[in-house]
Amino acid sequence: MTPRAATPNTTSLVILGLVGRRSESGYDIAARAARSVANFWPISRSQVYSELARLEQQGLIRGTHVEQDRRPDKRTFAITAAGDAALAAWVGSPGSPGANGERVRSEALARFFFAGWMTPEQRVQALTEYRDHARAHGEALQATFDRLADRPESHYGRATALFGLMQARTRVTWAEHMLAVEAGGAELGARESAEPLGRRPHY
Amino acid sequence: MTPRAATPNTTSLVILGLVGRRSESGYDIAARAARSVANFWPISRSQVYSELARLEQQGLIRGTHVEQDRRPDKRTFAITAAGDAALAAWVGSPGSPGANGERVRSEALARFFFAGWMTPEQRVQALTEYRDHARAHGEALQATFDRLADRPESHYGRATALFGLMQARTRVTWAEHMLAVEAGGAELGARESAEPLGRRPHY
DNA sequence: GCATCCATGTAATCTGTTACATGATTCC
DNA sequence: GGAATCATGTAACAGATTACATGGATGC
Repeated sequence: MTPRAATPNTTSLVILGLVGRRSESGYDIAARAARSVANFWPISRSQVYSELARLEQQGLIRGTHVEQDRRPDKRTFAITAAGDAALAAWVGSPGSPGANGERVRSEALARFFFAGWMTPEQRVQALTEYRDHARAHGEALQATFDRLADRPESHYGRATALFGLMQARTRVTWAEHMLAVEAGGAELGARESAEPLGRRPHY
Repeated sequence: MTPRAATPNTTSLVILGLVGRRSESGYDIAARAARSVANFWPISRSQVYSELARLEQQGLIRGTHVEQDRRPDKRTFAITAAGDAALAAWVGSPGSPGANGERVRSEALARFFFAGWMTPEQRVQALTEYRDHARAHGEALQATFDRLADRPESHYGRATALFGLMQARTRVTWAEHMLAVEAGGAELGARESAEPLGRRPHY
């Protein structure tokens, strides 16, 4: 009897994948998750610890106590053969229902949906802040993307960074378009106004 | 002493906003949420009921029993003056920390991050499914966007639909670019390849 | 006769965040 | 001396999903 997968949870599998890429401590995995998958699958530090414990108990990873001096001791985790199989099964699994949908939570958009309650100045402020935030985020991802250029082993990580980068650019474009609409210089969604949409970005 | 807001919750405020737009039953609000805000702030039906109860108890909305024959009775909710003030305060509030960040959860992207565990065929399949899903989603939003063209009162709802539409197009573009990369016809992020990025969409 | 829509809610469970607790070391 | 980094974990709670339960009306 195989050790019962108990409805595999995506967060758990992502952590399994990170361990599969490199054997590290919970602390390091959490830090790496924040630098990489956080853009499409955020994981809090405390959850890393609990999921690591669960994965170990399922036999998908194995922890080793590592003594250090001048630093606190730590436990590093390595993927097992069973873990590797479970990971490959998940990664290569055919489209399970809902697997292609993104679940987005954007407070800024939610608020903007009700922008009829805002004053015109508040709208401009909200859009400007949103655009600046998206721009900063895009620039951070651009840096990541560039940094990974000469690391072929991070090819797919780089591909997901490109994804985030493109999305961030789209957000900037949308916010700028909305600012133009607010200013009376464009019509919603119209493509004939000055560079409203489809602006050619360079990555 | 005002009835203590107890750290306003975004889901709650979104529901308050929906009630503010139109007085409806919990059932109808859930349905409307699924058609409108679900793209950037999904809310499950059962949560609508519990949040409505909470909002009523806070005095931000007021419920009225409505008898119907040939249909089960229902309770419709209307926003109160206090609710309107709370809504305006939230909607027009200056950028609270983290208010501009989106929290995205995409299982497809998470999986693709580990695409090194896939076979080339699996990669193509995953990307194709993802692209088709994004395309269908974009088309649905395009329909919404078009439908709202002559409803000035839904201007900002239409603006958020445009947002979703642009994002969906970007996802399609990314997936197609990745397919080209997989096929060996393009380099990751290169803009000189045949229409990889920055393709001019028409809304 | 069966599925679907209308309509409301509860219960169980899971997921996820934040705060708390501890303690050495290193850098400024 | 004080802040930050390394390192692990627990506990409390908030947020959210799914399944369960009920029942009439309508449409095929």
